[in-house]
Order: sequence, then structure tokens, then C-alpha cells
Amino acid sequence: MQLQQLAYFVAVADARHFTQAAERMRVAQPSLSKQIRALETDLGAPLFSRARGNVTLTPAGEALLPLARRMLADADTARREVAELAGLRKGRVRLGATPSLCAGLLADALARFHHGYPGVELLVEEGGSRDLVRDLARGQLDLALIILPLQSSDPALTTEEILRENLVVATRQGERPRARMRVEDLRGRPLVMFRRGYDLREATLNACRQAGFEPRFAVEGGEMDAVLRFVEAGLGAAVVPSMVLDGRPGLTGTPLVPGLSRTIALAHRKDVEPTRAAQAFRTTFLAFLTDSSRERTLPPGVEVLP
Amino acid sequence: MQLQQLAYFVAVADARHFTQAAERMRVAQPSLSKQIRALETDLGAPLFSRARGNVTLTPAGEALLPLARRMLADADTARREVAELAGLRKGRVRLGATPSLCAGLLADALARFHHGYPGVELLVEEGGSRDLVRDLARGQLDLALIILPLQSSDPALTTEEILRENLVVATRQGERPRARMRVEDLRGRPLVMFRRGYDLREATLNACRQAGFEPRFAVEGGEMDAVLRFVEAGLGAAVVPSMVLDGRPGLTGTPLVPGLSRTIALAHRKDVEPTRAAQAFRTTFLAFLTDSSRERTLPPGVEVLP
DNA sequence: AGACGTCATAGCCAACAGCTATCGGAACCA
DNA sequence: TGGTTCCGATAGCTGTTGGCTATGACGTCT
Repeated sequence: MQLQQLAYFVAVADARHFTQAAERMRVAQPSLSKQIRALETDLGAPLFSRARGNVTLTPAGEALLPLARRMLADADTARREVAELAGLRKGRVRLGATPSLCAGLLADALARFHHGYPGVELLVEEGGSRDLVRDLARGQLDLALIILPLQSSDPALTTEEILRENLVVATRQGERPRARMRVEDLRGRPLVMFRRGYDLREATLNACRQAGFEPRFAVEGGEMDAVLRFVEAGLGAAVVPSMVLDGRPGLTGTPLVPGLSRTIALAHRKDVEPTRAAQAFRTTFLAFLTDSSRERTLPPGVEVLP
Repeated sequence: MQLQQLAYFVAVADARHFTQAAERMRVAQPSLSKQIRALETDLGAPLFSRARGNVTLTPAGEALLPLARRMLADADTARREVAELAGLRKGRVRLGATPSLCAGLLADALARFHHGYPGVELLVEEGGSRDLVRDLARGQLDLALIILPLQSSDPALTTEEILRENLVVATRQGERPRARMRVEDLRGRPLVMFRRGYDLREATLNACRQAGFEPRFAVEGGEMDAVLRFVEAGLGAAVVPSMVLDGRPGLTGTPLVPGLSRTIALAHRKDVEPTRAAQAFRTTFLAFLTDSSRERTLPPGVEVLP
């Protein structure tokens, strides 16, 4: 007997319908059927009478139902009580993140954390790595997702590499598509450039200079969303993390050869232990990444580091 | 969160000791440690403070303990209530079995069934297949473990092949041991023979006759235990299932080539549905066999059929 | 210092929960 | 009667995981 089997059992008892119950539990119908069957053989008695389109509880099922409900309720209570004592009932996580992450996978991760710890306040600051590092040091942030390597000489941070994201050239959809490009191909071509302070600005400029030319700007100064809209409007190309193109049908991302990528790390102050809420966020976030990686639901061009 | 993890948690809380708790739960210590750790990360808080030789509950653990106990108690109650409704609280199973099985693995199987269904009365009848089949037909048995093929022409039985057991030649320990024997080697050699009615008597006689000779008897007429004692006493050899030699240091079993084996089947009347208790016995027994097979705890010379 | 006791870690394997694809049979409808 | 639809069961595959053994780390006691 397992709690999950009981949850499935209650779902079927409520829905009087295997397929609908499976949908509600977010699993495939055969998986649920199999678990119910396992529970039945474990208990040694059928729990449902499966008349066509009319699933009903057997007496054994009737006897089990209230106990199953109570066990599940107890499990929920236990979860809450422990969370309360662990200081995760209330609390606050102040998280810094780069714009590309905010636009990309952060939303789902935050949703997951909020679902797990609904009482914890979530504050997100969007900014370049330099600003985030400064705010971490000032104690204005608990955690930050930053770009490595750090420019600042401040070694008072612990960093943990967690992601690698590929940079691609974003162009307007339909503009003579290519399989891939070299940085060299950007020479003379008008670029839409981020405002000062963005890591991507430095990255792009460095790449061009290393290729031996100074890039030409069609427009500069925007935030992430503005830059993408300018590209959509045909003002020019931009170098961006491929993940921000997810869900932007008007834009095409062309990979660069040799590949250009950035390493994203989770950083916090070395001198103070992160709050329990911050630790919980870190755990949830890492779990979210590995899960997404496993389920192939990560945006393209993002790779989870071991 | 899983019920088993909670059971492990309660065990550790009671014992204040991981290793002892693991013993009590009949698992290896690392397995238990891993489950406790999984529970802790699942709940987001440590449950034990692991001071050397002084394991104590954290506040979170204290909060969880009563709820865990209640969930486990509910699970137990649910099991009992369902069993009661399924008619397994009381009831009776009348089981027939051949002497070799009774002497061999049946004891452990019965213990397991009794543990699972303590309210069910267990009656065992030991006898040859012919007698068992007759008693099944008369309604004096619910289930029987018999030797296939059936001699009787009564087709009113459902049989399910479950085991194959090897026959070996039992001789006194120390008597010029051989790696293997042919049936032919029994010619002229005094045999200890079972009484009429034993399947083994027929099997032995048939094998000898097929090899072209009539066996010589040193003594005949005993039950299983007596036959084995006669062999131990040096009266002669006997053909027996290798499993009955398990735990008889005074006897050696020599395999026959070509191999001689018997198929054991579980039989019940075709015309009446077995009682719920009998069905439960069947399930438990089959599970016992596959478990034993997996854990390599079957007596030698016995093979579980798929 | 060394032996012991105790929990954690590492690495391996079998079992299983999950999936997709498909079947079988009841109900419904023309 | 013969599709068609719906719904649960079945089959076969895969990734995850609970279990094991062996070993490590580290305190305690002789």
C-alpha cells in the first residue's frame, strides 16, 4: 500500500471514471489502472466494480475510502507542519537573475517553488551580472543567477555552475535563413545592441573585436524585450541566448560557429549561511532543472551542468 | 513521502539508532539511511540530529512523528477492514500436499500465509496425488499440490503447473560418492521403497522398468521420514525429490542422468469457484515461490515454472 | 595507537512506475 | 446489422529507484 496508490484510488472514487481520474492526476490512464490493480491485489480484494461507464465502489472500497482520505490529509498536514518548523512557512527569497533567464525558464521554476512553498515571498531583481553581484554583496539579494566568469574582483561569493546557454544571432523571420554563421559575418551588418550593463553587450562586443572588427549599431540601449522587438521590426540582428527566442515565432536564431556560450551560476555570499528559504529555493531550482532536462522541456540551447 | 519511509522514520525514532532500526525493519542500514534522507529532502527539513551514538529528533521530526504513527495505524486498519469485508478475516483453507512438499518448502509458505491472514484456519492433508485428487473431488479439500500428469481420468479439476522438482538417489553419507548415476546403476541394488500410494513408488518402479529391470527392495512400506531414516541406517538407496534432503546431513543425493523430474501443480475443482481464502492462499503461495526463487532460498533441485 | 561502532557514500542490479500503442467489448446510432 | 465511439485492460519498453555489498569517515573506548 502506498500513499500514491491511495491518492489514485480517491481520485477514481471521486470521478467514478478511470480516464478522468488519470487526467486529474496527470498520468496516463494505464498507469493509474495498474496502480489501482496493484492496490487491489495488495489488499486482497477488488475496490471497484467496473461496470461499463459506471464505476462504483465495492464494500471494500467503501471501507477504504475514509481511511485513505484521512491518510492523505495527514500527509498534507505533516508536510505543512514540518515546513512551518523549518521556517519555510513564511520567509522571503530575494533572487537576482539576468534578463535572459527571466524571459526564459525562470517563470516555470518560480511557479514550482511558489507551489511548494506558498507562504514564501518571492522578489526578483532583473539585471546584469555586475549589478547582481553588487547587490548580493550589499545584502540586498539572497541568491543570484549570474554569468561566469565574474569581472568583479570580489571573492566573497560562492558560485555553483549550473547551466550553459548557447548564444545565437537573432534575425527577423524570413530574412534569407542560414544554417549557421560566423562572428565575422556580422561585420558591417547593423546590430541591435543592449544598453550598457548587459552582459550580452560585453559578450557581443568582445566577440566582434576578437574577430577583428568593431560592430555597427542600428540602435542601442534597449532592454531584452525591446531589443527583440527591434529585431522583429527589421532594424537589425542581435546576439542573444537562444532560449529567449522560445515562443517568438517572428524571430529566427542562427547558431554561431564556433559556438558561443555562457556559463550561468548560482551565487550567494560566502560569509553568511543562506536562509532556509533560500536553501529551499536552491534545492527546488536544481530539481526543476534536472527534471526539465530529463523531460526534454528545457528551451533549446540550454544545457544543465552536472 | 511514502508510507515505507514513514515506517523507517518511526523505527529510527523509536530505536534512536539507525543500525538497530534497519535490523528491525529487515533491511540493510544504507537502504534505511537513504530512505530517511530522501524523506528529509522531500520535506525540506532534517528530521534527526545525528550526534555520534545519540540520534535525536529535530523539532521537525517531533512534529512528524505523531502524524506518521497515525498514518501507519490507518494503513493497518484499512488492511484489516478490507480483509474482513473480503472474507479473509475468518475462513479456512484445506490444503492437500505431497509428503515431499510438506517436508520441504511448505512450512515457510504456510508461515507466511498465516502471518498475512492470521484468522484463517489452515488444514493440511499429506498424501499421494491419487488420494488428494479424490479428496478434492469429494469437496474435502480446497486446494491440492499434486504431481502431474494425473492418472485419474477425472477432468473436473483445474491444474496449474507451478514447480519442477528433481529426483535424486539418496544414499548414506560416506558411501562411495559419485557425481551422478544412471537408473541402470540401481539394478540389483537394494532399494528402500515407499508404501503403495506414493507417487514416488510409481515413479521409481516405472523408471527401473523402462531401464529394463525389476528393482530389488531391501524394505518397503514406509512414509517419507521412515524411508529416509532407513537409508541413513544403511538399508539401501531410495529415489526421492532432492528437496527433502535439505537439512539431512546424514544423506547424500546423487543426480540421475538423464534427469528425472516431476511437475507439481496446484489443483482445485473446476465446478466451484475457490473460496476467497483459498484464492488468497494461492496468491500468497505463488508470491512466496517467486520471491524464494529470486532470493535463491529455494531448496536445491526445485525450479519455479513461469 | 588501534579496535570498534556508527552513519554516510559509491556503485551495481532488479523491480517497477511511467509511457505509447493497441485490444476487446459495451453502448450508441443510423 | 454494421459502423463508431468510448473506456478500461493488456503488452512491451524505458528510466528511476529501492535494495544490496563494500568501503569510507569519524568519533569513542580500551
